[in-house]
Amino acid sequence: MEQKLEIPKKYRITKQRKAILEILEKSDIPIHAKEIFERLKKGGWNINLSTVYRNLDMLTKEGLVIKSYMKGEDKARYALPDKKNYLVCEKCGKIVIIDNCPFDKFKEELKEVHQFEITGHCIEVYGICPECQGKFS
Amino acid sequence: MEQKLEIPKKYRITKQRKAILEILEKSDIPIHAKEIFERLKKGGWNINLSTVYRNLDMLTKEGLVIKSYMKGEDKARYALPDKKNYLVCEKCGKIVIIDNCPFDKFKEELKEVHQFEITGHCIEVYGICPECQGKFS
DNA sequence: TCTATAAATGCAAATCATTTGCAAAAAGTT
DNA sequence: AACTTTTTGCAAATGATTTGCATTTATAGA
Repeated sequence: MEQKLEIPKKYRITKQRKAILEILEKSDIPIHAKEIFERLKKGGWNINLSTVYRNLDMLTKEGLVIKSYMKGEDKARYALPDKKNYLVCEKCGKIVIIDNCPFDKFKEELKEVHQFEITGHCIEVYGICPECQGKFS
Repeated sequence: MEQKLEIPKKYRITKQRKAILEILEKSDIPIHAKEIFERLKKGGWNINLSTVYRNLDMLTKEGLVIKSYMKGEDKARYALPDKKNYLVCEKCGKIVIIDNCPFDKFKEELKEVHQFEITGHCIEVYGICPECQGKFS
C-alpha cells in the first residue's frame, strides 16, 4: 500500500493543510468538506471552511485527493486515492471500499479499443449490502 | 440495444417531459441541465429551467436517466443509461462513451467478495485521447 | 535568529446550481 | 365538457462552493 502523502514542494506546509490530510487518512470512506471542517473544529482546531475548500481543491488538483459525488447527493466527497472505488448500499447507505480494484484488467482492453492513454479512473457500484438483503421495501 | 424510454404510467406524459427525453436521446454524451434547457429554448420551446430540473430528478429516480459529475466540474450531467460509462480526455475534454462495458465481468467477483447484490454502477476513466497524445504540456 | 516576501488563512460577501412555494395551466378520467 | 390531480412557470429561497482583501504565517536568505 504505497501512499505518498507528501505535499508537493511548491506548496507550504501549514498546520491546517496537515490537519486536513490527517482527517482524510483517518476516515475510511469519502467524506464531505463540511464533515472535515466539523471534525477539525471538534478536534479543537480553529480552522475556516474556506480554508478547507481551498486545500481540498489544491490537493485534488495535485492528485493527492479524490473528489467524487455519490448517487442522490448534491455535494462532493473527498478521500485519499485508495478509496476511490466503492460500493454503496441503496438501502442503508453503507459505503464499502473496493480494495483490489479489478479495473486494471480492463485498462489494456480499453486502451486498445479507444487508443486512450489511461491516467485514472473511478468506479461507483450500487447494490444491496448483505445486512439489507433480508429487509422489506 | 434495448432501451425502454417509456415514462412510467404513474406519471403524466407532458410535452416538456417528452422534449427533454428527446434532447437526451439526441445527445451522444452526458450534458448539463442548463444545456438541455438551452437546446430546448433554441428549438423554440418555452420551457422553464425548474421544469427541466424537476423532470431530470424524476427520470433519474426512475432509472431512465443517469446523473453524473465529471472530474473538475461542479454541476451534474445527465444522460440515458447507455452513456453512463465514459472516457474523458484530460487535455481537450473530449468524452468517449464506453459501449461494451467490461464491468459485467467484474460483477461476479465483486458479488462474491462483498456479498452485495449489485444493482448498478458507473465508471469514469481519465486519460489522453489519441489526438492529444502528441501535444505538449 | 531576524527579515523580507510570497503564499495561506480568516472573514464576509458573492456566485451559481439546484430546490421550493404557490397560483395557474394541462393531462387523464368520467 | 367538467372534475381531479399532476405539472408547469415564476419568483424567491437554499446551500455548497468561490472569491476579494486585509492579516498572518511559512520559508529562504542574510
